[in-house]
Amino acid sequence: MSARALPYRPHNHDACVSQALSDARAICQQQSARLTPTRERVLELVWQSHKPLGAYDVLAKLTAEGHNAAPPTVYRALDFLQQHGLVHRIASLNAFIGCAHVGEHHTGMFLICRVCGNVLELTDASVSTAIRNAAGAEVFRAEAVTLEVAGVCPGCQTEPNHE
Amino acid sequence: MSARALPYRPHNHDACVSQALSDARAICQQQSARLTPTRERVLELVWQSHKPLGAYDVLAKLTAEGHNAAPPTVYRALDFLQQHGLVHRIASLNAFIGCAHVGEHHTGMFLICRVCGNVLELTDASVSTAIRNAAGAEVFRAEAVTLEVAGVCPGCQTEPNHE
DNA sequence: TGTGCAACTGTTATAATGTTGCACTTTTTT
DNA sequence: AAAAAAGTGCAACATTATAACAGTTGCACA
Ligand SMILES: [Zn+2]
Ligand SMILES: [Zn+2]
Ligand SMILES: [Zn+2]
Ligand SMILES: [Zn+2]
Repeated sequence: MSARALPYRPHNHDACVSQALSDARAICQQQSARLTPTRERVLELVWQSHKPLGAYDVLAKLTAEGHNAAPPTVYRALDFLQQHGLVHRIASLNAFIGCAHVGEHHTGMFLICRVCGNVLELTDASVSTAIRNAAGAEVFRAEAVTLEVAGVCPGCQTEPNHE
Repeated sequence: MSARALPYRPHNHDACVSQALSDARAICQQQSARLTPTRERVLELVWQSHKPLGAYDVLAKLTAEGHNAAPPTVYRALDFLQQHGLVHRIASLNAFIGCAHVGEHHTGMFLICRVCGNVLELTDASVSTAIRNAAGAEVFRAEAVTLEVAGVCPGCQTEPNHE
């Protein structure tokens, strides 16, 4: 898995998308999971940018392109994608974003820019270790970590209205 | 601020509640904020246990005791309490819980037991530091951290149906 | 090649969570 | 006392998510 583009830096985002789709096909093949057309399309829509997309935003895009979709269509696809580690749900935003580390066993940490809306997913061993230790000190068996940091990204610290 | 009881250990929970209320009165006085009867009652309801309470659960309790409340009543009270650091919102549960560290400047870390539903709020310097460093390495200006760990508490690791 | 099962999809309805806007009351300030 | 600010009640509405059930498709296997 090669280095990823930074969300808030100009980059060839089509490369992000096609990489994500090809990763997804590989993962699903390997897990004998069916990446059906609807699921693949939802994944592609979620990857349209590095900004999290709400389930109803996905729904609107599907509807706009003639797909006869209802909320369960979208939520089911998103559930599937989450279960196979292809997208993450950002709890503080009720929105979904493509996973930038598919395949790697990871605990995502999300840096959410409140100005431009872009989200960077990180993996940081010292953060994971510290969390694991803190939970362990309370004899708590940790299973899932939600770690979301809201703030301002490098681009927006200098250019206030970065899009 | 004295040591807190562990949520999942039997304890005199009335002490938790009265401590929370007296802390809240002190904080509000100090900040010239008005802890009105509705706000105080909502805080007390949220503190009824160490399990997070949904806004509509609070609403139902208010209604049950004859208070003529609507959703905005509850959300406004909860907003006020959050702004003054008296309750936290648990994003992964859409629910609210009393803050166990009022007054201390802290970044809460929540250990959420998926069996009994109790939540323990921790503060851990090495976790905060690791998160701050990881964000700093990306030149990201962190403003708010959401850190919620789902898993199984010590009590529920041995007694499966702990209530 | 069919045939049965499991997974997937479409559709309708509904639940759960959260917000807006406005009129009115209470408290604080001047 | 008058004006301003903060708080409350209320109705309507917006957003997010799920339940239930019928129909369809893909796939293993006789
Ligand atoms: Zn990109
Ligand atoms: Zn930004
Ligand atoms: Zn207690
Ligand atoms: Zn427990």
